Amino acid sequence: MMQESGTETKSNGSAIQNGASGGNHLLECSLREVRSNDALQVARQLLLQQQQQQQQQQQQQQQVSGLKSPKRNDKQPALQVPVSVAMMTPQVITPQQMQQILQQQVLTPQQLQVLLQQQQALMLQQVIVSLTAAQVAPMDQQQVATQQLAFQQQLLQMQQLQQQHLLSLQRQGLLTIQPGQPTLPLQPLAQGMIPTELQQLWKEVTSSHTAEEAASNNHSSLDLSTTCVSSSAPSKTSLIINPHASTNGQLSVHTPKRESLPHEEHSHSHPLYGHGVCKWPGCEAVCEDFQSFLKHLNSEHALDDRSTAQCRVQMQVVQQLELQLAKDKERLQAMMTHLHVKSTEPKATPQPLNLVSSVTLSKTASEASPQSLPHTPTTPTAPITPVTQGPSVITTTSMHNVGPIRRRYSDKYNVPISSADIAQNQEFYKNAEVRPPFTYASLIRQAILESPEKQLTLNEIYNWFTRMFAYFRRNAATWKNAVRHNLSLHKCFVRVENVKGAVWTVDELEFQKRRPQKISGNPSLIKNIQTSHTYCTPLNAALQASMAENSIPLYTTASMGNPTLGNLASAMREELNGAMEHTNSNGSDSSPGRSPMQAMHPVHVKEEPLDPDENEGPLSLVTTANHSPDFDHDRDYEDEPVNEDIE
DNA sequence: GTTATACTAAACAACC
DNA sequence: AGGTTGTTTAGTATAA
Repeated sequence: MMQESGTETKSNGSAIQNGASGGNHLLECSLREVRSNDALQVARQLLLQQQQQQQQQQQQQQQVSGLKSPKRNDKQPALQVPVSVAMMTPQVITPQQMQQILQQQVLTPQQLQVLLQQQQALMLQQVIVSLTAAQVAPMDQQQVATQQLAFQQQLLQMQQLQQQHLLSLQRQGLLTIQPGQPTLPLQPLAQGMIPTELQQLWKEVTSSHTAEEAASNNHSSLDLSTTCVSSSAPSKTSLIINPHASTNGQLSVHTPKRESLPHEEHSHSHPLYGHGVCKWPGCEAVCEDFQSFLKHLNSEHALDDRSTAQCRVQMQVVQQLELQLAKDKERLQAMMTHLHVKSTEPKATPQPLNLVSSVTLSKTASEASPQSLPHTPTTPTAPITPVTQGPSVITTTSMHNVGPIRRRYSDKYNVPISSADIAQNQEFYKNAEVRPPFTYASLIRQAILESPEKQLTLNEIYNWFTRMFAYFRRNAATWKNAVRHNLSLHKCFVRVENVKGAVWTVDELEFQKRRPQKISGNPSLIKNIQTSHTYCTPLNAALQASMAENSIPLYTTASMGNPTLGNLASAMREELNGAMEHTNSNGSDSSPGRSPMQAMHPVHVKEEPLDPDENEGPLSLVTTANHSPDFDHDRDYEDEPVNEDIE
């Protein structure tokens, strides 16, 4: 409580500067989820299919109802789609179903947005149908209103659900992007952008939307549109982005009843407007209707420094997501290729909802991959972190998140991360100011184990932190204190007097001792791992395969080619190992086959509080093998002054 | 409600 | 004297 407020204060104090706070960490976590979207492609197909069916349906409706029919643009008839997708009918899913989808967390925020928009469109269609029907068989005005209300409520519910989901993702920690973030090599464009450039950018974006509308092409110059949550509804989007859209959009309509529809549609589809509030990051001004929203948009979010800065933040968010998405696509592709031969998907439990089922299907496939490992537990058992407060859009948080988080993110995020995850995220952590989901102890240990001599001075540990995690380039006082605190507190860290001074080493035994406790935070994960072990499910195989693919040997640390990657990965294996130990020690699993993971367990790398003097000699296999050019680079880096305490 | 773990903050001492 | 390192205590949050 007190701490909470303290954090808030701090956060607001240094504003925008520091995005390293709880929310961001959580965002980071959700990035992992995003990354694991094996459902992505299926979902996309699904959405595509829905769109097409929508179009067809719309045409049919229009023909039936005698409304003016637009020019046909159905170049693609019933295309060939996967069975699961083909079976789907464009139906409006219920909030409950939506909830289900959200809880399964198989969709990215973007996908959800897309889905939501589709649902909105479908609902609107239904409204249209109702209204049309009313024309044919005069419906009570009241009835229509009621129906509309019902639809809107449903829509509202879904929006809330989506919002909640986004919030939860965000709180799980996804990414942190600050406007002034110095080290984001990913977006050189956005980085040094000045308002004028942004103005230009705005123009580009706007025009690109228009172009997209015209030729639905992927513009390559600036891929914002593809990632902007709203991208799936380009035809509407452009209308809105263009400030004149409101007037342009006033099409002459035949019936008075339909007159309001375009508006409504716009209001529902505008990415910056929904729920009666302005969704401009950090705004949330209440706008009665779409018109007032447009006014608000033009007045409050005109092209000025603030808006451009906010835009820049949003761009960074998007770009981060894009990057992640690209990686995931790649992985998905590889996975699919890999699984193509033996795709059996034994447990693709059909679900009532088409969308869900297809997503589930793809998810099932994904479960065979280590990437999805972290999600496996979360999906069925762990409820989405209930989120009740906070305004909440990624950008909003990114901008307001400052200072170190004081709230400890749940342990479950500490653990269920596969080696591949951490390995893949390494770059991410280096560049994005996202709190790594590991405990200080784990990180410290990692830093020490990574060193050639498996011993580091305090300062070297500091440097490792700042080098490996952008997050630790800020609030040095805080986390350094924590590091020192951890070093002193945990028995697993042994201080050794060296010629150079004092160095810290890891007592692996002690470290292992305390692990089980921690991992116990996620029983579902353990369960999953266990089952996979016991029954040699594809998950296990895939896990190992993936580890191999990632050049991450099963804890033969000595053979790690890439020390940083490997060691970070090993940290995660430690987590998993802990899980295994824990469960096994619980007696819940004494199966002899418990051990792929066990096998990879460090047989006990612990070198007893090394003789301070000269460990030049190979202390262990690990020590020598860890050495690599890469590492030398790191070493050099290590001594560099780190830019910290920017505040 | 209890317990264990983790994080943050801070006080303090010793050392450089 | 001031900064760093190391220890310790306290308060809080979270999950089992």
